[in-house]
Amino acid sequence: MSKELTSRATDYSQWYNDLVIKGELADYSAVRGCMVIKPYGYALWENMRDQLDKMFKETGHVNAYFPLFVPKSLFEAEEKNAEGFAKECAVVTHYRLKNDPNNKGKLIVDPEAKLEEELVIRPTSEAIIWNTYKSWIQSYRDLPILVNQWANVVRWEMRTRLFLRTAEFLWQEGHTAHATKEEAIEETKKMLEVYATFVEEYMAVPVIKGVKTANERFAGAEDTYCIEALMQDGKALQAGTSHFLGQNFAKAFDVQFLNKENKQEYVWATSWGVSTRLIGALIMAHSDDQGLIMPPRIAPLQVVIVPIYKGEESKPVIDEKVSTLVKDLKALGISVKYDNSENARPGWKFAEYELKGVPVRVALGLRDIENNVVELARRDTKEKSSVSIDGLATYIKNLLEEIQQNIFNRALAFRNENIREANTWDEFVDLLDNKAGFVAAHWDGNPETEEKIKEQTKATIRCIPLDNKQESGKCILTGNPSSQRVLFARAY
RNA sequence: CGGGAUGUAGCGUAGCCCGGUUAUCGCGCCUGGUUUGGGACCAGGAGGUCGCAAGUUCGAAUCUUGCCAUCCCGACCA
Repeated sequence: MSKELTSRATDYSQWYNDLVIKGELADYSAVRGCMVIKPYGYALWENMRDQLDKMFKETGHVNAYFPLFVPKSLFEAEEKNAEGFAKECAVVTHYRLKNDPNNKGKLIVDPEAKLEEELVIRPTSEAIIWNTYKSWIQSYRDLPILVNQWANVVRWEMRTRLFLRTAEFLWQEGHTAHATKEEAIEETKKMLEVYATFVEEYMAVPVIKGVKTANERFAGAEDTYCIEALMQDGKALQAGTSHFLGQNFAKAFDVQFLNKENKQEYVWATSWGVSTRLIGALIMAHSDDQGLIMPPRIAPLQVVIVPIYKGEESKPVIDEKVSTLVKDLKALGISVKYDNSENARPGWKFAEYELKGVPVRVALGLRDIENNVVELARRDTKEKSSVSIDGLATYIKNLLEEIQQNIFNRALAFRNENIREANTWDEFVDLLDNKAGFVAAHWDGNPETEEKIKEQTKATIRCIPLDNKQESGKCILTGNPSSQRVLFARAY
């Protein structure tokens, strides 16, 4: 029919695009590399955002908002950070358009309106924020500063993909300032935990917590902690990062404070972020050839009710039964939609809500009402069952939790099955080519070795897992001694 | 940004090689009616700058050039 999906086996990338577009999460826009997030997709983002925001606030953070524009002189202050992002910055050079004298009805950039100093559209906000923090911080009593902002950023990527890599994306970025190194590191790790908890418990996507190697580190960071997830095609996806920035930004922006001993010290910093990319992770971790599968806890819609009408006289009977159910579900905090639109028949609706990944579908007609039951279909397993109307709302509430657990367990089993150890180079290459997933292998700790492995296999070190088991071995490429395995994978 | 492919109505397409009436078909959309337990049926109807811009030609969806967009593969990246 009209919404035929490409199967994962046929073309994984096309399948992903089909889900995003036909599932009405987002669409391409008139702007290169930028997407329109549609209401269904935005509702998902709102649920994710609201939960994260709550978790940030529970850990003592507050929200603020900083400008979209960063004066070039500020942007270049922290050299490594500026260098890291320089190649993908959009830059504002003028502030006015005027009528084109040679082409009626068209506009041109007014050459008279050139800015004294170019404005970089933020690819990340460390620069503008640390420039601001300078005026906020004088004493140790002003610390810590625990600020988060929800914002859009722009990174002029060469090759974009819906949600996974768009030129403009939505995210949150936390920027904290601390009096001591220990406190900053603790904050970095704490936020990594918040991300891991959110992604696993709400998005039902299992993650590996780890630390990045120097090559993969955020530009300007001393250490980058990350959570890595595994997609169904065996590729890894970085789902969130938390950076310990040391005193790099404090020094670049001269942010010092007077400590208890009346001595000037540079402030210690962290930054951490997750973006709309998480939606890409969600899609690729759970969905199937019939469409999206939304984890109940953040699903834009948790329950859909489809009436099976038989003749005009059945409508008021069914509608009345449903209105009670809707009220019961809402009382339990469950989002529900009664789709009694008459322009689509039940079969069409079933397929549509499966495509959109609504966790639970309730169908009922006169036949069911006579028997005091409904037909309940769960999206994760596609199982259908007949369930009593008595206590149905509570039953569904429990079922939603069961679905949440089930899709997490399923993704966890898949992830665990796809972490394999390689002890030789041939084994390593064979696993990457034929099995995908993570490969745990010894590495000598040398960035050049890492680079060579990347050149030869396209696999990168996703992370060195936290609490990694220490075992001596030999680097798969060089044979040099190694004290632990690291996780390699091909990644998005 | 380099290599490859594609672009015809909201979606999927035929026509293009070999230029020539009113651009094909299906889905969707609108109106009316009958329907409704896995993507309904009948009747009538609307919808097109053939990606955009030049060029060749009496005439361009069709030939030429440039540009744009999307997808795949690379490089880069969250």
